Amino acid sequence: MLRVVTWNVNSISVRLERLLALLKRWSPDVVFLQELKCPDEKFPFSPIREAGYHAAILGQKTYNGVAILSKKPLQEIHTGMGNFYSDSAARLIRGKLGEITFVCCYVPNGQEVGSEKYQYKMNWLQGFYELLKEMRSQGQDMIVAGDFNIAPDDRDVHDPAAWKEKILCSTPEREALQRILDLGFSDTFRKHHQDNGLFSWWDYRALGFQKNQGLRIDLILATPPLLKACSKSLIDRDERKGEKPSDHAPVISEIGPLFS
DNA sequence: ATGGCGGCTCGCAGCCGA
Repeated sequence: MLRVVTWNVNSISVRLERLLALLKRWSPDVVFLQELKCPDEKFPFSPIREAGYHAAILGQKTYNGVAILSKKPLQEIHTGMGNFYSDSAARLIRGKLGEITFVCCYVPNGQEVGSEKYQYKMNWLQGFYELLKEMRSQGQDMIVAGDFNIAPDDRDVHDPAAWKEKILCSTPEREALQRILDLGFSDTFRKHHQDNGLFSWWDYRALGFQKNQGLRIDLILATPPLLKACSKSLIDRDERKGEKPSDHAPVISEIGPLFS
């Protein structure tokens, strides 16, 4: 069985103790992290290695930053999108374990529909689509996980009327996500849960978590054989509680047994 | 209708996040 976790930590240095506790609690095989907010030279390799994990990272000072932690060392590690999009922000890292490719993404936020940052988000998503299309054309089995900064549909939004055509919920963003899904990816969480009101992010402000005013924007996508083998998916809501939580909760999916 | 919190910085105010 393969257990994978995606989590936007919102600063790995602030969240290190929580991360180490999460590694113990779930003993995941692969962990996708976003918003490290940490340059490579300050990444906490030692405590993570002591916890039993290798780390492939793409760091950046202050903003962004992604990593894939794994019990077995990742092979064929690549960062960014190559020729498909030239991004100065640290938002994408991938690698392989055996025949499975693992892609960790931190999609741009977009700030406001129609803004320059929104255009950047849409361009970024186009490049991401082209990259995944190329990888799919090679027949690779993949897990693509991370902070997509898109709520797939209105079930993933606490107040769909208030968010209608707003950032993270606009039709062009949702269509861009759908084009990616149409390459042959499925949302592993939705295989097991159909209800609304199940979120992975809650605003720090205005008691967002306490009132369950959130969004589901953190996704674990899988190609068909891995989706078929996905036996469980959940959001670790408890991780959003207590002192100094990230504003995102981890999402966990279990795949397997794979080759039985 | 607004801002609210939290993390960051050549910091003490302003940015970005979602």
